[in-house]
Amino acid sequence: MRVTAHDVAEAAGVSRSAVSRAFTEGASIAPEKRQRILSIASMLGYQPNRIARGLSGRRTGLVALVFGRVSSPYEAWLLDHLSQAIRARGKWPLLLSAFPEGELDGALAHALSYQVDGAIVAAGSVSRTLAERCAALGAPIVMVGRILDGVAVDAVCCDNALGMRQLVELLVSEGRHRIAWIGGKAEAFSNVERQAGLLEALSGWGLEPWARRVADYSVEGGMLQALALLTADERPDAILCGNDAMALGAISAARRLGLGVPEEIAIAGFDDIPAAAWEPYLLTTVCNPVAETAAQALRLLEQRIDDGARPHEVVRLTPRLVRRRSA
Amino acid sequence: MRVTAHDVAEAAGVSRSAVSRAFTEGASIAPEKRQRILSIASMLGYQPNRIARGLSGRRTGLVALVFGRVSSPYEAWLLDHLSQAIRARGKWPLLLSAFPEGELDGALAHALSYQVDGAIVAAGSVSRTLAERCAALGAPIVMVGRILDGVAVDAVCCDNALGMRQLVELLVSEGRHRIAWIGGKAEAFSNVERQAGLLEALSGWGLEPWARRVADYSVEGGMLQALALLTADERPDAILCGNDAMALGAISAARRLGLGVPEEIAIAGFDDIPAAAWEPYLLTTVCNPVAETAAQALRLLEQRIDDGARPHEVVRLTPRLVRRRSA
DNA sequence: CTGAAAGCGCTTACAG
DNA sequence: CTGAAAGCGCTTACAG
Repeated sequence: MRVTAHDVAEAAGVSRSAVSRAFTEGASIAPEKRQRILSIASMLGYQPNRIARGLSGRRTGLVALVFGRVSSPYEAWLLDHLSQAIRARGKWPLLLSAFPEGELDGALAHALSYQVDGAIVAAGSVSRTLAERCAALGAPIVMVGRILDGVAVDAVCCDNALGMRQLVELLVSEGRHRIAWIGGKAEAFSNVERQAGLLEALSGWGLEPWARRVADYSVEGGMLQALALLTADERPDAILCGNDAMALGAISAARRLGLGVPEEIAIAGFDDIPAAAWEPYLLTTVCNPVAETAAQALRLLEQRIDDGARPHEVVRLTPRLVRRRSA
Repeated sequence: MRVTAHDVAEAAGVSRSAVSRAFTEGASIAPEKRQRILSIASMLGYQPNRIARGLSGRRTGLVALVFGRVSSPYEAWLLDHLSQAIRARGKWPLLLSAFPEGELDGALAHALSYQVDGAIVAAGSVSRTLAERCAALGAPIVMVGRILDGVAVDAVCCDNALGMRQLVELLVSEGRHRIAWIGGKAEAFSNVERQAGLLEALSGWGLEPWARRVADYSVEGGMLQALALLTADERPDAILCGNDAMALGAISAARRLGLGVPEEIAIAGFDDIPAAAWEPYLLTTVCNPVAETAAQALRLLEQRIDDGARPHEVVRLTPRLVRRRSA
C-alpha cells in the first residue's frame, strides 16, 4: 500500500541502507547512485516515513508551538510568522493551543510524547522543572514574549519598557500630563513589564498615572474601562493601553461620548496589529516586531538544538514608535 | 534518559506487553493490574511514545490542518475553533500553513509522511488524485468552506447562496436597487458561490448588479474598490462585499468621502468576524457558523476514519443574517 | 488474562 | 562507498 524504502531498494537493485543514505544529507554514497535512487523513488512516489525516521533516533522535524487562543489579532499575526519561519527551515509546527488555563505543563509534556525537536512557547509560563525535562529529552524550549527569572531558558521579547518610554515621551511632549493606564491580564508577563515601564517612564517626568484600570486585552474590555475613565469627574487627557486591541476599544468609547481623539483625549496602544492602521482608528502605538521575533526565536531554537550546553540567551527586540492620529 | 515501557515493566514486575495493554483502551488486562501499572508509570513519568505507537501500526493522533495565511480574521477564528475541536478529541493539529500558492498537493503529500490520521483542508483546492491517495493511506480528507465537484470528498460549507439571498432581500426590502458587488479572490470557492448567489438573488428581483469589482478579501482592497465605486458618476446605493474584511474597508471608504452609512450607502459583508461588531463599523453581515463548521468537520473526519467506505457527505450549514447598522 | 516474539519503516555503527 | 544486522519503542497476533 504505502511505498517503503524496501520497494525502492528492490526497484533500484540496491540495499535499503543505500536508499536511506540517498535521503540523508551528507551520508557517504556515490553521487550518481544517489541520483538514480532519488529519481526512482520519486517515480514510485516514495517519501521516507518521518515517523519511522523519528523513531530510529533522528529528529522528527516537529516543533511544538504553544499558544493560548490564536484568534486574537496579535496572536494570529505572531502565529503566522512563526509557522512560516518553522516551515522555511523544513520543520513542521505542531500546534498546541487553547489548553485549559494553567495546564501548560501537562500539555507540553504530552507534546513531548511526539518527540518534538523543540518548543516555542508564546503563552503561559513554563515551570523550571518542565524546561529542564524538555532540555534533557533534547527538546529545548524558546520562550517568546516572556522571560523567566532564574530559569535558564532562551527567550526573545520586545523591550517593553523602552516602548512605554517612547509613548510617554510622545504624550508628555504634547503637553499631556493626566495619563491614565488600562492594563491587560494582571499576571501576563507583557502586562507586568509594560506597566512597570509606564510607571518608571512617568516618574522620570515627575508624574504618576492619572488612574489605573484593568481589562483583559480585548477590544470590549478596553472599551468598558475607557468609558469608566472618561465619564469620571476628572477626566484624563490621555489613555495608554496595554495592547492595541484595548486601545481600539478605548477609541470607540471616546467616540461614543463625543470626545475628540486626539484633541480631547489621546489614546495609544502597544503592538501595532494590522487593525491599528485601519482608517476609523489610525492608532498611535509601538511596533512589536513580529517578523524579527519569529526569526530570532527560530535562531535560538536551532542553536540550542545544535548545542545544548551553550549559554542561555535573551534577545530584547527594539520596539518602534508608530505615530498615527490617535495621539 | 527517556522512560520507556521497558522501565515500567521492570518496576512493576510485568511484561512490556502488559504495560502496552494498560495504556490501550479496551485491551484485555486485569483491571487491578492495569491500575498498578498506570500508577507506577505516572510515578516514573512514563508516557507512551506516540511516535513509536504510530510506527507500530496504530494511529498517530495527528490531524493535518491545511490553511493559507492564518492571520486574516476569519481564518484565525476558524483555526481557533478547529484546533480546539481537534484537541477535544484527543488528537493534535499539525499546522500546514502559508505554503506557496498552488503547492497544496506537495505540502499535503509531505504531511502524509507524518502518517497523519487525516487532514482538514481549509485552503486551496485538493486534486482528485491526492484525495484518493490520502484515502488509500488511511488519512482521509475533509474540506472546509469548499466543495469539489466530481471528487468524492467529505465537505462542510456554509450555504453561500442562501446567505446572499438573505442580504439581497434585506437590501431590496429597504428600497435599495443599485446594488454593487465587490468580489474576493476570483478563483476562491467561497467567492464563486457568493457571486453566483448574488446574481441569482438579484435576478429574482429583476435586478442586476449595479457594478462589479474585485479585490483580494483584504480591508485595504475593499477600501480601494469602494472608493472607486463611490466616486463614479452614478453611485450605487448599496455595496455587498464577498467577505467582512472588505466590507470594513468599504465603510472606511464611505466615511472618507463623507457619505452616511447606511443613509447614503448601505454596506454589508459575509462571515460575521469579531471586528464586524466593533463600534465604528457595526457591520450588517451574515454569520458563517464557525463553531458548527469545526464540529461538523471533525465529525465527518472521524466517521470517515472509522469507515472509509461510507458514502461521502456534504454538509451545508445555514448562515444567519446579522443586522447591525451598516445596512 | 498473560508473556515471548515478530514486526512497523527507518538509521547507523560495523565490517568489508 | 556498500550491505547485513541491530536497534529505535511500541503493538498485536499467537500460544498458553
